[in-house]
Amino acid sequence: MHLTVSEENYIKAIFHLQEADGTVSTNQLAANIHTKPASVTDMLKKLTTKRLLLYKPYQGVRLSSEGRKLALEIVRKHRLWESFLVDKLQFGWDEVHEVAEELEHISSKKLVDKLDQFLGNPRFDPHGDPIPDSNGVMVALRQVNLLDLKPHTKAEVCSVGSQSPELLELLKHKQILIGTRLEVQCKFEFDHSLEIQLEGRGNITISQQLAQALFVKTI
Amino acid sequence: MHLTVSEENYIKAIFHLQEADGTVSTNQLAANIHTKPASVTDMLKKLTTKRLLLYKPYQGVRLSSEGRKLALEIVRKHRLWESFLVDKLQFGWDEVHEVAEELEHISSKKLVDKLDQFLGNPRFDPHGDPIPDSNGVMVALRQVNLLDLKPHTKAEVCSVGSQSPELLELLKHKQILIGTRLEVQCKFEFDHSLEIQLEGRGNITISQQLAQALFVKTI
DNA sequence: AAAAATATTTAGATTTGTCTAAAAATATTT
DNA sequence: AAATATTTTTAGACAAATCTAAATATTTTT
Repeated sequence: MHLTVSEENYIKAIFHLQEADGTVSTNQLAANIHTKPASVTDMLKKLTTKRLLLYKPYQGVRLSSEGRKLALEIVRKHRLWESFLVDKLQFGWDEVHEVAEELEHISSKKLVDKLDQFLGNPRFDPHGDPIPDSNGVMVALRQVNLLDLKPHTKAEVCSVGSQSPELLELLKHKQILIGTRLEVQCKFEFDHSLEIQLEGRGNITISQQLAQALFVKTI
Repeated sequence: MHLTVSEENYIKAIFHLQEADGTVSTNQLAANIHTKPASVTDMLKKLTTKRLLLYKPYQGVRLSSEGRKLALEIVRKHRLWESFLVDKLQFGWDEVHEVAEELEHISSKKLVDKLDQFLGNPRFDPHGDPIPDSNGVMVALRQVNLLDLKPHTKAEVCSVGSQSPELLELLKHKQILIGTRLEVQCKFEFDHSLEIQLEGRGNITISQQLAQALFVKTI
């Protein structure tokens, strides 16, 4: 089954959006892919005839098992290339996303598996996200949003919710990186801000917006 | 200047075809790119308005200096990726061409330069072809076609004229690889075949067609 | 130098992925 | 539950890259 770059981008977007609710709306997809709802409808019809989607007009869409398999292949490639860029080519973990968006569409299966081996079969990419293996099996990400972390639990930052330059600028300023250890001290109802303790440093305040963009795993 | 994959393929094909005569015909291009002459004409007009070509209807086409610069960037990427595949991922030198045809269209300039550095700034790819540097400077290939090699001159195979499976099968059978050393013993006018001595092995006969596909450098 | 052969371009159609504008379905509010 | 708002789909258009068939240039042959 050969897919165009466009088709692959739809499959990947549906995969990521359906994580949450299981079914994805036309408008959600259009916003995510930076295209118009009318274009989305056309593509959904096409991918449905290719048996990659389960789609009822007006009822939203999910991936078929075949579609999910292809999505996992794309995610695998994306995360392996990100690992390559950071570990081998010395890119910063905050500058690899765009390049990996291009590299993930290279089709050679052999290339992906050799790359995996060359990198030492990593299980997580530089952002802390799990990498599916060559059979499409991906370990569950046992990471939790910082907003949901119980107070007085030690945890470690393991991924960020977006790659926006604004977010990365703020993290740099606060010196928060993947691996930074912290503990929530208290939460404020008024603005949903958190006071957290950074290991080895003092207490700082984190806004709701920032906490929402940070994922941690307990240690 | 952003080019589509299709446009890049035309630029690259013209670059390779014009090596010889300096000007490329519509039919030559159509055959090379596996497309029809009418499609070529359309694309030539488009690339001409982008100032990448010097093109007079019915008179053939050449690259402008801007076009040549872009061609060298594509060739650089192609050959660096081939080097990566062979040197780092343990691909055979005979199985990298197709994958590199895809990788050469990845646009990040930073990626290319980091890859170059990671590979140790190689000057030649696994087929013995020179790799342009980041300024688009490529050393002249001082290699000669085996047909033109003077008898009783020691030389070393450094590249092949095509990647066709048929050619590669024959080379495998005769155990001729990049780096194989040889010396022409005599040439036969009748069928233009050659008798050559393989270093450390005996004499073998090479057909005109095979000799034409082999490039060597004297040692 | 005419005729024939070949090469190239033009004209018009097709596919893919997108768009805008309008129609239809669904959801929300009063 | 009717009216209103929102979401989604349909209808028709467009640009890119290709094709076939026909027309036009150029080259080669006689």
